[in-house]
Amino acid sequence: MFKLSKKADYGLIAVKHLAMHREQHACSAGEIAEEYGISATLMAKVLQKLAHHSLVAAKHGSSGGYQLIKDPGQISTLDVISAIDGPVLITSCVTNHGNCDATEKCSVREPLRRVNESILEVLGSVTISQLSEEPHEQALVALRT
Amino acid sequence: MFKLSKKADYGLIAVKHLAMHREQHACSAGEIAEEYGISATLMAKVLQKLAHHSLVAAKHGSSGGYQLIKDPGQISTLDVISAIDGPVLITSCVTNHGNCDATEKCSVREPLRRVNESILEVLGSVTISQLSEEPHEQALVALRT
DNA sequence: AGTATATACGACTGAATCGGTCGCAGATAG
DNA sequence: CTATCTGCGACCGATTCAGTCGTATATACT
Repeated sequence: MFKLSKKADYGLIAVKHLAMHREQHACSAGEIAEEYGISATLMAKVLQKLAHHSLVAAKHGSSGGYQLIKDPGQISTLDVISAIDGPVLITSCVTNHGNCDATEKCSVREPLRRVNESILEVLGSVTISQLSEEPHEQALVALRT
Repeated sequence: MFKLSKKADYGLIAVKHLAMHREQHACSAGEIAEEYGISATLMAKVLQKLAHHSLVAAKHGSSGGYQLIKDPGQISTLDVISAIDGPVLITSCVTNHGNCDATEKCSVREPLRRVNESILEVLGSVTISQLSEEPHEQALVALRT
């Protein structure tokens, strides 16, 4: 397949929620989870990963929760996705050491890597603050032949 | 994660191989598989899917094999990938009926759908014949703010 | 101090998916 | 009529994923 995981999905939801409630109180994982009908423990896990990658700050204790560290305009969807799911690699052979590299006939790798970079560029260009904007009818990218 | 499956990978390899040997004899699944060190039965399975989506033509019997139907410049990587792995959907909630749609608070769907379309555009713009070209140092897409 | 409420972290489980194999049927060239 | 090839579906093992649970720890409020 080619879809992002549910956890990354939840991560985007959480970050967007935090962006909307920025500068207010810190939002707890349970608070966010309840609003979107997601398990509280699972949401906590997702937020922990985001905190571990310094996207959000965790505040312990009563009336604690999570808060955005960076500006919503400075956080890209790629940041969130890669924080939760790890690096985005379209080519599956990067992890297989020596297998694909051994067969040098496989000339499909390099062009795919370029496609991968294009996708990274798309994901990296969409910020969290843009997730709240009005949907433009135009496409997000223009293809360069 | 966010990578394409090995089968889609093999599919791209196979289509590229067929593109290079176009107008020659039909290539059997075993022939292609052996060249790249892939299981013959698995490659056959991949090619069957491609044939089912009218990307390649299957020729039965002795000295049979597969041949490209369309021009390599008319086949996009998206065609191959979606033929094997199904439609490319970045949002996992499209398949979950009623779950995400019920909670209308989830305002992250629509922007993600636009990102998805951008990715589709990237994949759809890269043709099989372009897989053989020289790697350009420039990116494949220009971001439009 | 003590309690309620949060996060932090890791182990665990059940389900789904994926990569890959096998066997058999049908078509075709020689 | 036989060898070779596709077509198809069932099948299996491994991996990954979504989600849960238990426990430790930090903080606010009383």
